[in-house]
Amino acid sequence: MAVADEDGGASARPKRADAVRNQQTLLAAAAEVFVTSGVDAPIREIAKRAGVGMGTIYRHFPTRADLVVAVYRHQVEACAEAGPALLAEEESPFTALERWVDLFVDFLVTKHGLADALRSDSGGFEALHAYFLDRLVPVCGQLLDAAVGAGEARPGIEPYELMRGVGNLCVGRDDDSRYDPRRLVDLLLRGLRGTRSSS
Amino acid sequence: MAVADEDGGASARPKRADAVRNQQTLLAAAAEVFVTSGVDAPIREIAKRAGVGMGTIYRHFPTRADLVVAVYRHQVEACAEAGPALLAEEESPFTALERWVDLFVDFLVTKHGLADALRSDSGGFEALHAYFLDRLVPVCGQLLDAAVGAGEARPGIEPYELMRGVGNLCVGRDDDSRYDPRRLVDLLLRGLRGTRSSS
DNA sequence: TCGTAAATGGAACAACGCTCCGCTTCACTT
DNA sequence: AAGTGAAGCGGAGCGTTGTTCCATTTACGA
Repeated sequence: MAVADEDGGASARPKRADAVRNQQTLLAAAAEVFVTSGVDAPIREIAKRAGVGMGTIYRHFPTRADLVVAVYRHQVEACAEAGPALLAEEESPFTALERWVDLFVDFLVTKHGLADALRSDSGGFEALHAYFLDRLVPVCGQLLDAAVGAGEARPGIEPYELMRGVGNLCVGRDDDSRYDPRRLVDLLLRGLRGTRSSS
Repeated sequence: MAVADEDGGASARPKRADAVRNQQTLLAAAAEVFVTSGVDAPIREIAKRAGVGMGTIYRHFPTRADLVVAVYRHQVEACAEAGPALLAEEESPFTALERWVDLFVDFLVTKHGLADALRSDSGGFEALHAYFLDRLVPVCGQLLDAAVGAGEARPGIEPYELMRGVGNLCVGRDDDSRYDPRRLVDLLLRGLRGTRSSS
């Protein structure tokens, strides 16, 4: 749900099925490549990963910013939907939270690259950021409440605080192998769990 | 004075004369190109403008950041030295201030590009920024005081404030022809001069 | 004046962005 | 089911840029 048709509204002509399929494939492939190679990854690489030609990418996303924004929205949606799913399938709410944060970090890599790719249209960026908060903070809160409720996490932390903290840990790294944000985030979560004996 | 030899200290071997000449030429040429084409200007273009080969640039400045930083320092120095010089050669202190601000805006183009080219080494950037303030604020103050003293500018504005204002007017433009910071700066200075009749 | 090491220039290679067009595949009509 | 128009696709090819490398030139000390 929620993702609907990604279309402006009533489409004059329904898009061809293969086109829609390719668009989804591209979004997924681009997301993967962005994580490993950054948002400046060569178009060829994304095309190869998706198993399509470069022309297809340019057809769907004329500029790099278009592609990054699309991936961004796609990721926000996936992240939001993954929250309840993880909560349902995981035994421990805290483990669900951990896995969700991991997805969230993947997403942040794209998000930070976005700021670079979009410095021209800063208005549109603000809008996306607002959308991002509206959509994700409640999900994070749901996971956090569950973990706190199960006695697996210390209370007193707001969802926005946690997301902001994780986000800040992920800034500033640029193909710098000396700094791995994920390790720091891991520490942060370990702290959130607190001393196990306290429960 | 002040520029000294740009060298770490006692050089074991004096550099060859043509090498230092070329280095100066490159600094000047790069500064010009940065203003017109941004800090991402092709190396070839800078080389051509300086009348040297590309190899020469890579010899003096292995990475683009090295070049940008060198230009940055060079510009700070030039700006600082230009202050008193303009004050001496111009009839009106306010005109001197105007011309100085114009140089300052040129310099800001480089400065802003610097932030992008240096996102990795943010520590070094802070150091440069401090150097920049220490060196330039007094010069700006000197010009400002002169203009105020001559009754050509309203009092009550601190040098740091003025520089900050001009600096802020110059952010955010990226080959966007709709926004010309220089026009805005001109307005700001017009406001600083105030109503001519007040003197 | 002469030898040598520093310095130079630009050809050459690699990687990338973007365009363009012949071919493929879909969706709709009859 | 078969035909048909066009939407969609792939990737070769062109232009641009970063970076290296080395034959040649040039400055400086002896």
